[in-house]
Amino acid sequence: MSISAQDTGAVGGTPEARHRILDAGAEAFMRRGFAGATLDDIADLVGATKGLIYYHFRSKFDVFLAVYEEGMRRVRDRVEPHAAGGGSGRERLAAMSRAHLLNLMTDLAYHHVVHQGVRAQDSAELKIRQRDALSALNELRRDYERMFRRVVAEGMGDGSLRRVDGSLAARTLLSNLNAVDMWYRKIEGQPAEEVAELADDVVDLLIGGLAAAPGVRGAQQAEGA
Amino acid sequence: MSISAQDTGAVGGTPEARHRILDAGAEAFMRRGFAGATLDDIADLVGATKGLIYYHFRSKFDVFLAVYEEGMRRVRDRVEPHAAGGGSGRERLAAMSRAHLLNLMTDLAYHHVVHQGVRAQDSAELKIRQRDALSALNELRRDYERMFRRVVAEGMGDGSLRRVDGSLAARTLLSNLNAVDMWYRKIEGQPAEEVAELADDVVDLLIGGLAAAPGVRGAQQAEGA
DNA sequence: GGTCTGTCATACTACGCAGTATTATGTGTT
DNA sequence: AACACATAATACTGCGTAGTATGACAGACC
Repeated sequence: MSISAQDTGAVGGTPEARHRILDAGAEAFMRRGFAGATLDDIADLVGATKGLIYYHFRSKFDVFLAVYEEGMRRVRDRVEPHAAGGGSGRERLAAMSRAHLLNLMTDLAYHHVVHQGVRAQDSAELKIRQRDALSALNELRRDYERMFRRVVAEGMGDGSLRRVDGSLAARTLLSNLNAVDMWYRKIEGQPAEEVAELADDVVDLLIGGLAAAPGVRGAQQAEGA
Repeated sequence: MSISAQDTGAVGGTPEARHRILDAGAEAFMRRGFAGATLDDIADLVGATKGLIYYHFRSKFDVFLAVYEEGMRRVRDRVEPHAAGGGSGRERLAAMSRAHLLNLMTDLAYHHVVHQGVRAQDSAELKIRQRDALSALNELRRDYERMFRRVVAEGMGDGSLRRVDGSLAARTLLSNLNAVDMWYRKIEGQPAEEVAELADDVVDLLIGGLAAAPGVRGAQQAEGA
């Protein structure tokens, strides 16, 4: 066995092929959903046949899990550093949100799969082994969400964020960030700078709010016309 | 034929049975997704067999479309009145958002199906007849979104909303409202009052923002600690 | 009380797709 | 050149499920 062992539970084989399968799987699962996507779909995207996939993975669900894990790993690696950085809670939260959005826009397909995985929790009647693996990943996801909740709390502590229900605020923020995958679509050849600007605008809307008046609860009426 | 003809393109039959199928379909499609849900699942939820469903609908996809349409009809009926009401753009937008959320929380399953329908646009290889029907409904959906965009624009005009990209703001707001279906779950016997309060809090967060400082773009730093 | 029509259940078919078994094709080693 | 092993393609099976064909049963109306 001469291949590098940086894989995460695969049978073996060239890690490069495995990686191509993950990309194809993410794309297929995003387009058709887990139940709708076919192993032949994935194989076609790779430019190979089912034989390749079943050499590297034990089942369709295992491909899904691997994509989920990879997607989760990427977003965590990109967002986590901003949680511990300097600045107020609000600033760190904005940086994290920005990184989360950039990750979403970059790895859109992986993001979709993670999103599906979070929802799927019970849904299908899974084998015990599969259920365990999924809930393990969902635990990772929950850690990720806790990180946001922590920074929100710190922001309320240092006065940079409004004092509202912290759990609700974190949950709302995060699901709002994720909601961007509903309308955002990759545009071929779009400059990275433009994408970053879009991310900034969204973060600004979510944290800064849409209202013109100070975002104080219950504020009514601004000047008319 | 003695039944009232208030149905929307069905074969015939008692409208009450049709209605029960829609409820069951919404529930099943929410839980398993369109591809994952089985006609037997739906039939079980109704307490009947496939025979009933195929008497009232021509295909699984037709059930989906009918649920989509019903869901779209409900949310529109509940939100539209607030668009034309009095008050500033911000106030009307908040009222619309609140109504949208209340609808989501009340008819959670229908909301999920509409959500799925919006995504599905291309995804599966649909027959032409199905594709046409779906895009017709998606056109309804687009009208609904345009209504939000209009009120956003009016709010910017009367000074009650920040002057940002109106299209982005409306799209973000709406997908954020929809994102609530990610974490909200019905609690049996929860007082309607409590649900309404939750909706208010979310609307307040989305429109008012999370930041403590006035929601002015680029505002930096609040007092430390 | 017969028959007609609307409403649903039962039993069956067709087919797509996950998973498996087997075979083919390199690539290095001696 | 012969073997061993990794990597993949091909061909096949079994099962679940959408859709269909037909039968059962009730109420209305004469």
